[in-house]
Amino acid sequence: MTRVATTLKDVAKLVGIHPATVSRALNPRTSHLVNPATVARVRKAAASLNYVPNPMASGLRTARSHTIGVVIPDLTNPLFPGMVRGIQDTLARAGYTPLLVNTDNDPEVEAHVVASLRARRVDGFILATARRDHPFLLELSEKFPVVLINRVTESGQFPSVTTDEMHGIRLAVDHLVGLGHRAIAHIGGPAWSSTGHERAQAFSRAMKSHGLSTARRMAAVDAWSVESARETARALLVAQPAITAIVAANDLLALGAMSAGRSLKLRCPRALSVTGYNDMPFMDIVDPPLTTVRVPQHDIGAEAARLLLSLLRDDAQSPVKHVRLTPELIERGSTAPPLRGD
Amino acid sequence: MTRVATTLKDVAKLVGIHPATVSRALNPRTSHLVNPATVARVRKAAASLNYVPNPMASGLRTARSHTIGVVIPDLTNPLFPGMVRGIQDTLARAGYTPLLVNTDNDPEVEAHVVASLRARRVDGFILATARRDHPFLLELSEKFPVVLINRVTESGQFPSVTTDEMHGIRLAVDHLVGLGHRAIAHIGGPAWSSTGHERAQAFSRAMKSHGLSTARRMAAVDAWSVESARETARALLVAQPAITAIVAANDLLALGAMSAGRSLKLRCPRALSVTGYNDMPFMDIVDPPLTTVRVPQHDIGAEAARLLLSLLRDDAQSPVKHVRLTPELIERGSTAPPLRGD
DNA sequence: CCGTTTTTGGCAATCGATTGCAACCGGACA
DNA sequence: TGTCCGGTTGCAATCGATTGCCAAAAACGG
Repeated sequence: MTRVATTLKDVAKLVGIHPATVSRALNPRTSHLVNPATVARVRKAAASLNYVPNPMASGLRTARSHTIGVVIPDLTNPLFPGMVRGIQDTLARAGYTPLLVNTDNDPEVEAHVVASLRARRVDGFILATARRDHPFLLELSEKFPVVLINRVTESGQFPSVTTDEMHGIRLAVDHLVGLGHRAIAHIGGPAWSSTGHERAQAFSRAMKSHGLSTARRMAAVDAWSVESARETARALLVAQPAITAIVAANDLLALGAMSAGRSLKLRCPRALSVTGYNDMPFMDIVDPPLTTVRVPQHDIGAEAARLLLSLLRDDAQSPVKHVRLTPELIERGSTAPPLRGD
Repeated sequence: MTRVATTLKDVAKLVGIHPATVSRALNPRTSHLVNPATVARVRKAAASLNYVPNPMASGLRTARSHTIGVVIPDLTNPLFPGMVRGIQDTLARAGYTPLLVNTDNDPEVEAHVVASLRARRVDGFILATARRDHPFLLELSEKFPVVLINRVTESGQFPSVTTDEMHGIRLAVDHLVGLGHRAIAHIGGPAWSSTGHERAQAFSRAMKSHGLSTARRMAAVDAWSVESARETARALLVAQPAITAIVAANDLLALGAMSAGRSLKLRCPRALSVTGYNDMPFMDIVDPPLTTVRVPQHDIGAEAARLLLSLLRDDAQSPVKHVRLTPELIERGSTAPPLRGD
């Protein structure tokens, strides 16, 4: 425990030069200021001493922690680990480390964890917790580079990486219509969430383009949960027995809808077809395997990280960038032609 | 962008005292050295200025980053997010931040990410990647507090938090025997993993205690994956058609076993009962719902964090502590009495 | 061969908080 | 009245890396 780690000074002593020169030699951005031969000697000495720069020291001096706050609702929601991996992998390659926090979808918790990330002096934020109308996001984005993923705000004034909801929902509707369904319902996500909102809009447009009615066939849940969807779907199916198919705003809601159908003796897919959204892990082995819209989770995270890194690089306010990735339909067992043509 | 954040000096100026005194006043460990009245004034001033200490500065001085390296195989494996949440929640309350990395079960990647965590000057490690015989763990644990979760090493010389595998597997075996099964097989985990090893051992002991044979009824996979289990289980079922039940070493392997059974026209649970281990999310909605041994994921993480924090506190080498949590059996639809009594 | 430009590298200040040491204060005690 | 003491607070060094500024050295031009 005499000496914990070797420092710049140790390397300098070994090479016989000043620590400042070592610093310059080791930093790619400044190494052109020092004689290539010296750089080589420094590199060798640093390697031989196992020198690793102390990020707290450099961070103190440069006021950059090389750390990114990543705020997600809940890591145990299988939608997010893939995105987090995408973020981690991309940030790591650029020398940044993500600091991960959960909010449990509670705005108060969110305010708290964001504050603690600021206390940690993160250099930027990736947020998966945007609400359509977000309280402190504006203030945050004035002080830090911010990228939203998955969800966005109403105003669209922040850089974001999302999927093309319109396209995804259209794929699901087209698929069901192609199977012969006409009476198709939508179980929408919470109204405060952009994904819920946009998918509902996308649903009614897609239906309209097929000349189909959505009257009394659209409902929204309070929370992205199986239970919430079960109740909502049950009420809808009871009120509208003609419904033969449900487009759910995400996989959890689809599971809830299937469960509601089961409780009403509507077996899926014979009596009721259901589609999900996201294609979370294991959706291929539930009963029945879920037809769903797959979003490229890893890519969303990776794109978001790239976007944030570019914001970090050119401080210049380039125009706000929105990246939209394209989802694809995964056809499985939860959809089939309706029992009787309508 | 004139002034990024307020510092100790700002607070000191406002109160009219020396920064050192402010530091002492704000630090609970040293505030007894300062006049209570002064402490109060300092607190008020700090609050009014929104003062937040700079962790890089204090970290530089104290050589502690208040940061913990958390090394897991793969965040997208649903077993881990729960543990990570447990770790995060507990560490956060103590003012520590986890730095999360994945290894994809690759020892080389692990060496690399551990090195990068050391570069970040983490104060300790929580590792979910132990192999029975682990290369650099000893060296690491000499320099840092280390706690293992989920898996342990052969030698058992490192603090750890695990579940009682013996008990968990016994629950599964007892359950199947109680249903009337006699020809019970085991699909074991990879041999390099302590969980795989211990569960296999537990299985043969539990069977023995019932007076049942395990001869030619135990196999092990190469990797914790559905595919690997599918092949292994299929071979086993073909070679030993008398088998009526399978105890899998984890849920993924159980899913693989069920899939293998299906491909051999052995419907689960009528012709083949299967149990899993871990009770990952969604195991209640797969087809059929999986009977499995639930491990308290959040608690494992929380216990590990607590254990590490206590190691961080008393540097004194207290005896190596092993925490064992008790799993419970969750009975669902994948197990039933055998078709014909054996 | 001398004056000038360009390289190269040293010096020292700086980032913000912590902490050993010393100084100061008022009061107690002899 | 002088000494001592405990309680407070200030001073200054320190952690390790970065960087503006300047000086020495080298290269260059005429």
